[in-house]
Amino acid sequence: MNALDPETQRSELEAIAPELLERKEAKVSELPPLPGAEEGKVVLRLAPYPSGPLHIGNARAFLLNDEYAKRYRGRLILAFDDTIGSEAKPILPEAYDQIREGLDWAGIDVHDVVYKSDRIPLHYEWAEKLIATGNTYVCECPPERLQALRREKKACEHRLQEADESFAMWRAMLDGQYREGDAVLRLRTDIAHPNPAFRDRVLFRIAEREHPRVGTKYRVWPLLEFSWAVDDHLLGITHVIRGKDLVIEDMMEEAIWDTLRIERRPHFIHFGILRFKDVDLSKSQIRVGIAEGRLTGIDDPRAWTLQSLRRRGIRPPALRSFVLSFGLSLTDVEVPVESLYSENRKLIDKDANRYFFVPEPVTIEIQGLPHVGPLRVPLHPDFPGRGERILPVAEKVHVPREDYEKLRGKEVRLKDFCNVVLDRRAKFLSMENRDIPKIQWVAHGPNGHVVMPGGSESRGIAEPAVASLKVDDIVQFERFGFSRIDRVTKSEVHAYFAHR
RNA sequence: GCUCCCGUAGUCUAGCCCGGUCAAGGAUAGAGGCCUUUCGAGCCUCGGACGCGGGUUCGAAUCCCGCCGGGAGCACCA
Repeated sequence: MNALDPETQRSELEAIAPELLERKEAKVSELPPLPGAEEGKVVLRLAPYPSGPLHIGNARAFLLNDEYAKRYRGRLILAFDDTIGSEAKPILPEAYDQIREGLDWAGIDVHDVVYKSDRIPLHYEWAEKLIATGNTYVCECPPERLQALRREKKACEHRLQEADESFAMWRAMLDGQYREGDAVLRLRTDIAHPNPAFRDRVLFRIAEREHPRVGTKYRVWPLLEFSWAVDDHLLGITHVIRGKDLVIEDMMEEAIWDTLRIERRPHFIHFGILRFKDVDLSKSQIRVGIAEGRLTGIDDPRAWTLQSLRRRGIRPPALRSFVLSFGLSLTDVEVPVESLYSENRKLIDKDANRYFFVPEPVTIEIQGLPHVGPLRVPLHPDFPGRGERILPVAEKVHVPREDYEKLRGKEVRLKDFCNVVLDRRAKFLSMENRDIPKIQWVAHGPNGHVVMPGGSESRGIAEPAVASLKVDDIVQFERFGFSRIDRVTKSEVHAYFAHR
């Protein structure tokens, strides 16, 4: 059969068992092709602003870009979008490395790294080309006046400037004759444009703040639209895949290219807004939370950074298939994180060995327990060949408080051990496996601390075998959930909870 | 308010461009069953959707119009 070519195999199979074919075709749907994309010639970019580490909400942007770069064997440029920013969103020097660390973990192939803050002279050069076209002007209106006039579709007196006058004022901006806020360079688009956001947008402004990489070398900084109009062209970007909150930036880039008569332009592709149920995402909140001590660090599970996902034992491919499953849809989506967990569960279930962890232990004493030696239990019920762990037995054992309270007085089975009537003094019933509620238990073992997604810590006792686990091991604490081992000594184990 | 975008089951998504093969596929969540010394995994079964109203057409989830609903943008942030 295998000697036949695939076509023949297929038609043979179709005749014998057509239902097998149908199943094969029901695989995951692929992302749509990129318009005008040629194998080997696609150049994409990632443009993070270094105000903090990447979090799960940023994942759509970098995973889509990476996925397409891989698919077309193209190049992906990491371009730190580190223009001066705003006072509300300062650049964090350590964020550069945190972002790279996150991308690295997520399996993003970065082919080149550039910094916007290194390219300011280029932007000046192109600004002057743009000024020479006569389609810009230096505006001295204070921000409130600028906005008010924009709302009323009215031009200010600066709009009448000739190119050489603009040029002189632009030099004055660069030379420090204007203070922060006193002058901006604006593009003359259409002061009555139906979209108020598009009326003579600002291209450059003055910021006297110090930049973490280039200090006070520059005082005139480009805004995102202008810097990208220049850099998308210069870097030879073929496709810009960005969120739909940035659509107006497309229009601005187009307008700048039009006036500059630039022909080589990328395609713009957008995706909808991604939100998570019951999860608040904000880089600045992460920063504030850490500063105020409410979060333990950038990998605090409440921060939802890539670092925090790593620490919990979320695997990068799970994140990828989860995020890519939303495709390129323009629809705004709000998804439960459970979908991510289910994706991760598929990946880790077969690897995660099983152990007992008893949170909030209650001690019970088994009355009438016959003599039994230590129990040998498989590390994984589906793979008996993988090995066994040894569970010491005693008359006094610990069980989870929650189960104790719920099942007190009832017949329960201490899993892999024996059946009792659950109470402080528990009556031994039998050894045989019966179909009654089963709970985990522990005679003695290391203290366990499991950091939960909400930031709290679940404390209890783990079985002895847990003390010989290694950092980064992902285990399933039976009936408790999957967790990643974070730190372990003979007497203590610290873990991070992944999900059930 | 203005500009743009979106509307398939609880949630996410395929299909929509090029109308019939869609009595709408998949995933996840849910219900039930089997298996299993976990409330995990696996296997099987079930319920569940084309926002509304018109129009075009032999035929519309797919095309057209209107309405309704949701979102984003309207920064000298990115």
